[in-house]
Amino acid sequence: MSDSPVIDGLFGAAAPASVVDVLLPLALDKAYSYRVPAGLSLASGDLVTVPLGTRETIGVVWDRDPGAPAGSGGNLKAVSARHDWPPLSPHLRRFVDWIAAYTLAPKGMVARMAIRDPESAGPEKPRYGVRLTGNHPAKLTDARSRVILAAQGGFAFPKSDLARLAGVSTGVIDALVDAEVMEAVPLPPEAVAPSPDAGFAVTELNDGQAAAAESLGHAVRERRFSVTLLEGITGSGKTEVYFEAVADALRAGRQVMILMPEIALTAQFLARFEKRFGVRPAEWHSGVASNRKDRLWRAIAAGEAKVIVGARSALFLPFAALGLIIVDEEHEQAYKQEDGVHYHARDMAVVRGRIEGCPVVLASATPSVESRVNAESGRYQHIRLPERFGGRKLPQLSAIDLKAHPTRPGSWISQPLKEAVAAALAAGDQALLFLNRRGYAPLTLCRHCGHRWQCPDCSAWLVEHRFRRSLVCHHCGHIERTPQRCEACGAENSLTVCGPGVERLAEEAAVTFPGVRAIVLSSDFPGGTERLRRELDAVAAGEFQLIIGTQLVAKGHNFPGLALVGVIDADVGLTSGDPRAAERTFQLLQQVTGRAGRGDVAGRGLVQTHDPDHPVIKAILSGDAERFYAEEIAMRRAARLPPFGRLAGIVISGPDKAEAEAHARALAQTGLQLLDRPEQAEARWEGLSLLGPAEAPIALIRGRHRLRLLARGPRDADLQGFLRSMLANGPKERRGIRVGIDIDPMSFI
DNA sequence: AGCACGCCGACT
DNA sequence: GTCGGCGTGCTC
Repeated sequence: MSDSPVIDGLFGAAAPASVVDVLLPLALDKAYSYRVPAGLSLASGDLVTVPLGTRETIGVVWDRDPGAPAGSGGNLKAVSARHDWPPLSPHLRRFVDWIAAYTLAPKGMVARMAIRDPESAGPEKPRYGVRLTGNHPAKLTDARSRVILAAQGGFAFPKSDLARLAGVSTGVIDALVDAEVMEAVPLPPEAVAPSPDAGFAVTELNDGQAAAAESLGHAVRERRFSVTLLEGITGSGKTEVYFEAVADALRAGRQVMILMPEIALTAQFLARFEKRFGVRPAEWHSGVASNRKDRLWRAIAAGEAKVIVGARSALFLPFAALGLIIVDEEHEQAYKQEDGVHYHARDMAVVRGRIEGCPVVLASATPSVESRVNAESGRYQHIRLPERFGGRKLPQLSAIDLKAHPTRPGSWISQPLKEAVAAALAAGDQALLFLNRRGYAPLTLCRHCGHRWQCPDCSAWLVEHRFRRSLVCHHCGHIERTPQRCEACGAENSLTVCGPGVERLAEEAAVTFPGVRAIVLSSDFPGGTERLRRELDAVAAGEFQLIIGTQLVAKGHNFPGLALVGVIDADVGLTSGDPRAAERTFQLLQQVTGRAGRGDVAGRGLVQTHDPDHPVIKAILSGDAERFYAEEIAMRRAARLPPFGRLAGIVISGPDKAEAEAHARALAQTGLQLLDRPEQAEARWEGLSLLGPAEAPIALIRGRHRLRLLARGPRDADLQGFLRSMLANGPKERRGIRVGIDIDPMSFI
């Protein structure tokens, strides 16, 4: 099944020997040329092993650049072998080329994400089953006859299945095999991914949903590229709607890719999928065993695995007949990949859809500003689901002005909120107190000398975690025991804290609402994700009356019995200096207040703030998302920020802060030199400017200092050229410093 | 990404 | 004298 002609005839039709370009999954930007040995037939996309230096490496036969001269002659090394794996489709190869060009990443590094190494794949271990031979046993016990009865029909059964079916242990079957009543026979390999059934349990949709589903279904049946922003408030049934589009793709025999921001907490989603389609979808994320990934990868390439639910990395799977791409919670920042190849999975999903010629659905209750702009300009279709599914009512929201209702020092729950929570609890309802701050307190200091505890590895303040008896850096994860004495003045037991975290809030709640079963939910929940999932189920089952949580509670999980949501400090995050602060805060508060309400009873939301007139707070309270988007878009347009103005960034990262800063400064010099030289300030660089390290604050991500240089200019192409030139002319990376480009530099942290 | 090469400090 | 630390650069 050759999708492009074998590249031969370069040395005349008589020469059977030919040359192929092979892209290696290394930090190389172009494919290397190899000789094809006699007797080997190669086509573009084939996985091959080639010699490289002293070793052998896997690679992919890539398309030859039409302009490039034929290899360097007869002294090329030869391809060692071709693997009997599905070749990468022309679509996937174009996708890799496109991403490499767009992100300025070496082509080989992008290819690395799209291939699996057949060499390291474990051998397909044959499965054995057992089957009746027709011989009769010498001794027929009760257990034995149950096995023989269960195994009737001449079929082969996996041993454990048959044992369960007959209600015996596998020992009985082993004995029957020994007695030659049964025999071991090879079984066909187990289906990697069972096929979902489009008609398994069709959901009743309301009129709005049915119209939306029909529109998406039409796009799927047309088999053309399109992008649709599916916007619907929490509980409006977005998932049910796009499930119908999934069903349409299945009926057309096509495959579906569903991207999720975090795969850890999607158990609920998988269960809903199973209810609708009869089986669980195949999952693709870092937690899937490598051996299973190998089999699944081939099943996807063969078009056998129909629906894949995955994290970012699922973008690069080798679909044979992709008919639909869904990006769920498209506004989530987790879609942004920030190490290795930098890319934004939502945007790359749109690119993949264009290349594959299939529709893309971006779903969210609180879309990103970019997607909203694209929808308004007509680039994307826009479908809205205004109603809550099943008649669920919107929560009633109101502000508590902290200037009018101040709290006592060391207290964070205002009088009106106290009363509302007490009333909810008295009525037997659940209440949630939301505060997006992990730990006990955001700032720790000495009450004698005022010394503040700071992370030794970065500039962030250390956060006290009282449950863990330690001070933690929320940027790099640095952790130390809570000290007994001040490290500056030596005073004993002089530590004091400033401001609230969820742990401290829980302390206040325990005093304010005595005897109430309360739980603190944040990402540092002790016991890991497994235990967290169990606790979330316990919360949903009503085992806790009061939930105190960080943004973790805003995402994914539903709390069906929640009557009241209290936002402790709506102003957190609005002052962070991140240009996306307003958008992030809006999305977070919208999601968390949307959790209030159960059944047909409207929930209540109380929002504590010092600034009830802030546009974001007002938009949240009025439920008027339109106003938020209109104002934010107008602001971005005026400030020429993305998606209106062009920004691009170079990310400098490394273990050492000073080193990273020095490197950024040196790079900035290179850039400014380019701009300052008058002979270069011609067409190519016109209008471009570089914002130095001072304007791109340093951030720390998992122990790596990260710093951005931002460039601003009118056109993408100019910015890309500018960055490319900076990367080429700039100082060489050293001492663990890495330099990459940022494809979404709106977000500093 | 490996792997060789090469340049400096420390040791049998 | 050489062993081995890692920084640099190349691999069709």
